[in-house]
Amino acid sequence: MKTGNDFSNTFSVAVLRGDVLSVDCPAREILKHMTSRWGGLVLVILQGGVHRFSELRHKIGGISEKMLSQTLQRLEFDGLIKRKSLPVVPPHVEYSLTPLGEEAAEHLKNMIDWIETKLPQILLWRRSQLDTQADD
Amino acid sequence: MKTGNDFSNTFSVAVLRGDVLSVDCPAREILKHMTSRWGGLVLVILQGGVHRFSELRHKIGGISEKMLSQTLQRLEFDGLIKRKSLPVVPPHVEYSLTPLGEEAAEHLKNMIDWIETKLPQILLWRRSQLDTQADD
DNA sequence: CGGTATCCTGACCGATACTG
DNA sequence: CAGTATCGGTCAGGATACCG
Repeated sequence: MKTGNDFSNTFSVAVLRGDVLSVDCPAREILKHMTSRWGGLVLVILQGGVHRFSELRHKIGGISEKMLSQTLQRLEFDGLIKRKSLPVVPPHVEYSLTPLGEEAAEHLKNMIDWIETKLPQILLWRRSQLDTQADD
Repeated sequence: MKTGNDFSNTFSVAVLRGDVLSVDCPAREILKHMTSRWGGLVLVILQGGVHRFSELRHKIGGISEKMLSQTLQRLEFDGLIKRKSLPVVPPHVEYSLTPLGEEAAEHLKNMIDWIETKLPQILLWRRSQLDTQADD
């Protein structure tokens, strides 16, 4: 397996609570996985229930198989999603959220909902700034 | 000004609500800014009140001046933070959250708090997976 | 102090081809 | 169907030097 992932540098010390502001805290890594380009989208979609690989790929506009695979592996490694491979041919693999993943997805969903709601307002603000630039 | 930013492709059409799953929706861009490597951390720190450039730089472990500057500019452009430059010498610049930014920061904070809390559990799970691998 | 400009590297990511 | 392997391009982002 060599797709760019490297789980070897997982912390071995006991940690009571993470601190994202610290350079070396593994919490940064979790945050990175959850907020990576595709990570959040995958989690939010899985809130809708179990999905197969190809279902995820089609729901997420623009994702490549490679990145979907990589994203799923990282989130599985973090314990946020569960992979269930049915021993049939052709292969049938199902992805779902773990309890931990449900919580993670909920946070992401709230944020994404907020963004989608506020988008018009933000776009308006952006334009007004560009216009003001021109006025000066 | 040429630090890698390019705000020119801002959408001009009216949008009632964003859709992060669409390839071309600008909501993806906002999400990207908020969840970029440094964006979320800046927003959460600014929840604690007004900060100067150097204060932010010192609180966030590992950030470079360039990335802090770039991050601040993008978030300002999105209307999430406000930049106030005092006309004194030596320069004094204050960054704070806009009302919109407060909301954004709240979402991020919830998520980061959750991660920091669950970190031990996740780390444990990760290790158990690696151990199981060895057993097989 | 609060930035920019410039250069540069490696990680991210997409395209394609291939496999169990 | 559900991936992996490989290649190559783009771009985020770090280091350094410089400026108002």
